Amino acid sequence: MSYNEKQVQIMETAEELFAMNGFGSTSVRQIADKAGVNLAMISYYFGSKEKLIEALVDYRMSHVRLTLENLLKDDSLTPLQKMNLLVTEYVDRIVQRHHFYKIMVTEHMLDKNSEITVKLLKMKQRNTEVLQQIISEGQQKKMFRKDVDIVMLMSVMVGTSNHALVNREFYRTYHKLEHLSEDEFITLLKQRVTEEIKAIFKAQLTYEG
Amino acid sequence: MSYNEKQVQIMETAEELFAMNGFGSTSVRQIADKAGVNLAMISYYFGSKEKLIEALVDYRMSHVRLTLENLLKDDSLTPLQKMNLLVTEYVDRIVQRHHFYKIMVTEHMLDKNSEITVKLLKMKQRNTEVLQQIISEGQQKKMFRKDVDIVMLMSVMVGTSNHALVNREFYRTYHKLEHLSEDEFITLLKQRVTEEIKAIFKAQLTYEG
DNA sequence: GATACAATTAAACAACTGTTTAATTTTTTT
DNA sequence: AAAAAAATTAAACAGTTGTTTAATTGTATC
Repeated sequence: MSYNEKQVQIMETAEELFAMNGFGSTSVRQIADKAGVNLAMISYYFGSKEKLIEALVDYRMSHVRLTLENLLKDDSLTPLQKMNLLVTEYVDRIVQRHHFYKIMVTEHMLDKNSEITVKLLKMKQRNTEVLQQIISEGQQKKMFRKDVDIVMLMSVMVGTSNHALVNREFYRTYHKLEHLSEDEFITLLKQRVTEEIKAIFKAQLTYEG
Repeated sequence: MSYNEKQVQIMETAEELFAMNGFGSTSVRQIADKAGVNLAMISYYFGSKEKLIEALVDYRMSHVRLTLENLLKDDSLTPLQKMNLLVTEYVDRIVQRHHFYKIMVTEHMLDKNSEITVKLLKMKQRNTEVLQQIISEGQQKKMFRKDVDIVMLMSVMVGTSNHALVNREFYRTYHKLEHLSEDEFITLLKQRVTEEIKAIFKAQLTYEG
């Protein structure tokens, strides 16, 4: 599916509002007003509010797919280097698309069996397969341990980075980093989160190092 | 503040619905119906929907405060033992009160400067102080490293355990644990998450071991 | 048993909800 | 330039929203 300029504008405005106020607390009129389009255009283009968020999910997920899978087929990299690359890419991505990932986290927590839950599950399965592949390679090359809980490692990576991002203002205050610009601070935080997860992965995957 | 039976019933029903459908997508009529009380009773007791969720937060937070702080003053425990105890207590708590912690996670992510954000910040500050105290003790006794990022460690613990809980069905399917009862499975998951975080803490805090 | 206060109710309130309609304008195709 | 298709609009739709009202019932206090 490809979207024209106005459709993208609506989706990105909705993304921001959903992330800031929650899906249920955001009205289509708010979206229309902020996006500067007529109210009826949302139904015209997307059909409904529910289908709008589904379109947003498709729109954001379509760009993700190819990035990693090709990068990780690189034969010149060791399994651990691939894991490190994966962590860097993931943290970069959720920082860059923090609005979108906020929405994903909230939707993930709701019990309803929506279209979005299905799309999320598919993405998780793809990501797990990539991870599985790297780890299997590391195990074959006797570099990684045999008893690795992949899903748990994903919880560490996804959970830690999400929380660190949501908790960023607390981090900033606690470490007295107010003198940094927003960009400088985010760069620093990103780096520290990445290093933290890499360290955990190394300790858990390899025979200590 | 103390609440009568009916007030508690309303708060706990609201808690379940907020966690399952989100705050914005839950109507006061749904809450009244499910709780078996008249619609007007919610305004009568709490004033508004917003104040209802604030009351819920107070209600749930009031029970938490004392548990840890006393346990951790125990002189017969080493700093590492205290950290392990803290992890166990935390994971236990969010599993037992998973509805409530779902709500906290979602509220934490919203940009609005609500009463709840303030309450959450205060709780975080108290928790950080407790953690700070244990770690300082470990550093004085030369058992813990000097360069420890407390806030990052909290992100690891909070983020990982939240995500593991939300992701539990994926974990169950991936590890083919469908034959376990819900209780058995949750007990297993809880144990694994606890062990995972303990291992990370040990590796990051001590001089390897 | 009267008085005062708390609890409960159904009904009403105005504002807002997502979505549709039907008319009009703009753009594209022929 | 005519015809067809797409985009845009203001207005209306019926249903839901959170909250309040005013009347009634229940329960203590004197």
